[in-house]
Amino acid sequence: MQYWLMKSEPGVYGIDDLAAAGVDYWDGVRNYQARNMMRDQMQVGDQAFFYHSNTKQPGIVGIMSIARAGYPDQTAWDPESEYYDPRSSPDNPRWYRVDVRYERHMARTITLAELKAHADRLEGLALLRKGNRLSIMPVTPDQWAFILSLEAAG
DNA sequence: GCCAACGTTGGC
DNA sequence: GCCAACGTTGGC
Repeated sequence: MQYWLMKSEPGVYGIDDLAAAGVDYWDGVRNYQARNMMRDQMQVGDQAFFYHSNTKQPGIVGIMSIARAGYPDQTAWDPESEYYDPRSSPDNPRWYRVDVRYERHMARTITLAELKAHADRLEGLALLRKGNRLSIMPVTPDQWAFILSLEAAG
């Protein structure tokens, strides 16, 4: 069982959208590090925090699970898609996606500010590294448990 | 809206 | 292969 944190802008796709869908694609990722994690490492049953980025109160808003391991992101082949990338093809896919299942909302948002306040306890968490722009990142079991304890403590 | 950080592109 | 220019991310 592995743990992850996945960012999305709520104005584009937020936790409520996933709650409504139940299971949905996590597509449009166009970053090689993030792609490699989806393609090579994520497994069905893994758990992930849903993080709202680029919003008034950035933070962790929910929990989802991986419902399908990495497979080619066909939005890259679709000229109509905003994620179109002519360098990707069905024969030689460049980008990957996973399917995620809604598990639950957090009882309250665990804000970035709160996570930063515990930076010593969350050492190594990519989210807290300066200038971090990675949209998908691993979370250690220890970090996962600690963040869940924050939810209960708040 | 600003800007720091950093990934990507493209000229050489 | 280097690196400057440029575009994007994302917090504030």
